[in-house]
Amino acid sequence: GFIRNKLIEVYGKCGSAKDAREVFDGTSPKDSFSWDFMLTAYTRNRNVEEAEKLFQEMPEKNLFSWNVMLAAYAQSGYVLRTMETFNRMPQRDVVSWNTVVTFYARNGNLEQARALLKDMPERDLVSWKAVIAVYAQEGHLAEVKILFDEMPGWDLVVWTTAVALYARNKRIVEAREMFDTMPERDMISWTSLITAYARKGYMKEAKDMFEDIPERDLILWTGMLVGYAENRLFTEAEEAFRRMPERNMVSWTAMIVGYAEAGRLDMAKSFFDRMPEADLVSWTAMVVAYARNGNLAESINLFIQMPERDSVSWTAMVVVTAQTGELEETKRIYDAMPEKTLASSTAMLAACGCSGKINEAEIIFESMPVVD
RNA sequence: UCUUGGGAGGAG
Repeated sequence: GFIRNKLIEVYGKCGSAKDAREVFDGTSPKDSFSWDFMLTAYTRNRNVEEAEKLFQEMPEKNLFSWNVMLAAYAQSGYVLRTMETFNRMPQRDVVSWNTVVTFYARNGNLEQARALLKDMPERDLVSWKAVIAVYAQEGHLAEVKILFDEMPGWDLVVWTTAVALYARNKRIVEAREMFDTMPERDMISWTSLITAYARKGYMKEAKDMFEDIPERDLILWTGMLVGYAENRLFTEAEEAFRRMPERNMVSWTAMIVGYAEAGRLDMAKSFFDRMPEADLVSWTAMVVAYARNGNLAESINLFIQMPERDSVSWTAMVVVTAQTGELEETKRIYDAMPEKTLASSTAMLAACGCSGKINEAEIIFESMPVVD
């Protein structure tokens, strides 16, 4: 009972849905915790298809399970299933509403998200922060300012978002001033500003703060590494990679992407080959690396070889083939997708348009889900 | 019950 559930939970967290499933299958009787742990094990490992299967088999679905499934669809960018699930839920709470308003912000526009924010029957500070975060990540300074003024109160999270937003807009003096005047700071606020500096090319500022900070965790190290790599400072990136106390998938993949974007496919491949184990993200990075460096055949080859595919890898494949003008290939992949995302449909639409296939473009357009 | 929100890796 309790112990077996704990095991499912632990395996799920450690990234092994398979092990969790083994324990789950051997658990009898299963209570609602067993089912929920198994469900989150799948969603945390980005396995939406298996999560969906499990969800359908669940003898009783509580609000928590519905919310988990809703979040899984929303994070995968599945418009239809997200809306359908939200509409079918027997009850909704503030978490369900927040999941949906975040989804709107990511896939619609600011006006829609703001309208929903005002009409939602339940809202809390998270709702505001969720919408703000999406726009801050995209760097929309003017729009976020409106929301900053409208929201009921500021806390550490909002301050941190604001600081990062200014830094991403290269307003580094203001960002630093805000950072210095904010009422409290934690590890995330430090990392947020440092990585924003680094990624905008202010490596001197980033490095100085990095040296000043009392403790450095894996995320901060990786942030610096990404900054170096994005600014093509590979000597420094490699040095950070060696010096960091530990490395995870993110560190390895950051090196792969950094080299690939600089056109150094051989270096990217060598990091991929040396990874202790590759995950979905690193596989996708490598698939895209080949395509963007002119080797579509090998890209498709890897795509077929990869142990699993999710909505991002499918979308990536549609986009890269569309960009190389391989319309037939693009269409094959697009048709094979388990569920279309807005990004994949947009790419497919553009590909048809560019090749003068107006009728086909129209069919795709009509089939595209509308977020409203 | 780390289901939604601020810091690091894949498409957009």
